[in-house]
Amino acid sequence: MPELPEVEVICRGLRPHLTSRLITAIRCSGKPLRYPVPHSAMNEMLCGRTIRAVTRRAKYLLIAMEDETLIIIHLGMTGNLGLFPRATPVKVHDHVRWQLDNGLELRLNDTRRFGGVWLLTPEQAASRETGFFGGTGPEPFDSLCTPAHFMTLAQRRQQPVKTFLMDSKVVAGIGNIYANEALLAAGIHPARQACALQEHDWQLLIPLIRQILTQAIACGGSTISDFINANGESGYFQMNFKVYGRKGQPCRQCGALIEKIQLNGRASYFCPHCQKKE
DNA sequence: CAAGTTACCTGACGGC
DNA sequence: TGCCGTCAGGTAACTT
Repeated sequence: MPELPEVEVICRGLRPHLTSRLITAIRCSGKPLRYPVPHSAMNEMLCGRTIRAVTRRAKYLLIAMEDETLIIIHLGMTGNLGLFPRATPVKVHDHVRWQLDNGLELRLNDTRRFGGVWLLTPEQAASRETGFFGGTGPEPFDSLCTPAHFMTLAQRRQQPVKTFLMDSKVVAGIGNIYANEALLAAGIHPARQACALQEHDWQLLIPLIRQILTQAIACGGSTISDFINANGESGYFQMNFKVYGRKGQPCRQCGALIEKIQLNGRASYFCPHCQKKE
C-alpha cells in the first residue's frame, strides 16, 4: 500500500483533522510492529498534549506536538492510517489507536506488522536529520537531487540502477512501483549498472521521477475529502501503471510484451523495446 | 565498502 | 474443500 505518494496523501488527508487536536489516550494491541511500540512513553509524553503539525519525510509520517515531541509512523508493507469515531469496532490488525478530544481516533492498522511507531523527545526531534534520519538521502523533490548527486553516489555502484534508486541513502522514498515506472518513462533498463548512467540519463530521469510521483499524489488526492472512515483506499488503486504488475501485457507505447525479472529479490518489470541496457 | 540474501509477518491466490 | 507453495507496495541485519 504505502509508497511515498500514499504517505503524502495520508499526510494531507490527516493534517486538517489532527492539527490543534488534543491527544487524550493511546491504546495498543500489545503486538510489536517491526519494533516494540513505545506505548508507555506515548502515554506519558502525549496525553493531554496538542498536535502542532503533520508532515512527511520519505515514507515516514511525522506528527509534531506543540512541545516538539515527535511521533514517527511508518506503514511498512501493509500499514494504513484512518480516522474513526471512537465507537467504531476495532479491526483485527488495529495495533495503535490515538484517541482525540473530538471523539475521533487515529488508528494504525498493519496486517504484516512491518511498520513502526517511534517517539522522539524534543531534543531528538530537533536533530532528527542527523539522528533518526541520519544517512537518509534527500527527498526526490529536494533541490539537492541533481544529476551530480546521483553520479557521485553511483561512482562505484555496479548494482542495478533500479536497486540504486530504491536505496534510501541515495534518495528517500522511491519504492518498487515508482522505480519501475520512472525507469520505463526514461527508457532506462532497470538492470543497467548505476555507474553506467550518464549525466543526460539523470537529467531525463529526475524530472520524470518527480512527475510520476506528483501524478500519483494528485490521483490519491481526489479521495482526501472523505478521509474520515476511509477504508484505507487512498487513491492508490486508481493509478494505472505502465509497467508495474503488467508482465505479459503489451507496452502502452510500443506494444512489446512487458517482461518481469528479479533484481535483488524485488519484482522488476520492463519493456524490452523501450528500455535498453545501453 | 559494495552487493546480495535473509528475516520479519499475514493473507491472497493458483495449482492439484 | 483443503493443503501447499508462491508472492506481496519495506527496511535493516546479516553474510559474502
